[in-house]
Amino acid sequence: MRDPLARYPGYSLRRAANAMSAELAARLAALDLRQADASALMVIAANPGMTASALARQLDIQRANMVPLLNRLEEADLIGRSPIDGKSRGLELTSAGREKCTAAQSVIDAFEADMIARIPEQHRAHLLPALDALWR
Amino acid sequence: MRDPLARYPGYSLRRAANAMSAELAARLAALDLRQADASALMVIAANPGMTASALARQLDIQRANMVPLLNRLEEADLIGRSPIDGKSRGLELTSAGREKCTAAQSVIDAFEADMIARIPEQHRAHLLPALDALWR
DNA sequence: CGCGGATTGCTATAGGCAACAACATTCTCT
DNA sequence: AGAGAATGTTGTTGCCTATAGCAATCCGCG
Repeated sequence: MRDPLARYPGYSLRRAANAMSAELAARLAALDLRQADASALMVIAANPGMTASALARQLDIQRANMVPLLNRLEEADLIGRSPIDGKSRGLELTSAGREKCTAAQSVIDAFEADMIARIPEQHRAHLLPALDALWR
Repeated sequence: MRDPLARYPGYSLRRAANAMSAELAARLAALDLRQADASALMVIAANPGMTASALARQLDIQRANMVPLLNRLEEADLIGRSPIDGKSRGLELTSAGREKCTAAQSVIDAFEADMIARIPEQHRAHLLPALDALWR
């Protein structure tokens, strides 16, 4: 079978991202978390009191799409929202949220380590800077 | 704003793939093609007569999800299907499909070139092998 | 001080993509 | 011939994202 797509870095990028995403999603499912949930928890943990809008900007998610995400996290008692002014509310982790977040950290750290281990050593150091150049 | 996600290659991989995917999708939209369509056209062009199942395996798409994709391509008169035996049908490009495919090739080649140009030169050669190690 | 524009949070709706289960038909191999 | 595999298809579900629009609130400039 001829594979005309093999030589395209863009195609490999998509395939690699899909494969890694699927694996991480599977690992996070054990914690009842989606990837977006875990990212949100970690960013909130590092920036307590931030607004939903700021979180959306940070994660490059549309404001509209934060709503179900945050509702889900609040529903699960992982985050709380307290009024900053009339319209904004600050986000913070509950204690359950902090526990869940450290658990997620462990899962993600293990995942990242496994992922990096799969890359031939001479290429490893180049991956992050190359990827960052594509979107930062 | 502290960004605890910055140090994770896996996160960068996801973000980079999303960014590149969005850009390619936008460029292909000018041809009325989705990414999956373009991939399918290129693989069929390189392997005329292949079956839908073989294409699904090649692209790592579930058999079931090939149906709407191929129907769309056939609807647009880009591919044809001719019976191989009682149950299998071989896929081939129509002449419009061949034109569309070469047009897609141009778009993708330009896209890949632009993408690679954004990567600092000392990292470029390492990207493809590193990515391939993650999914091949 | 007040007003206009920007920001915030939210609803509703849609599309792209992929996963899964199930099914009938047909092929292939022993 | 019969068992098991492959093929094409349907229907359903889930996740993620995008867009448009709305009401409430905030803020800076005149």
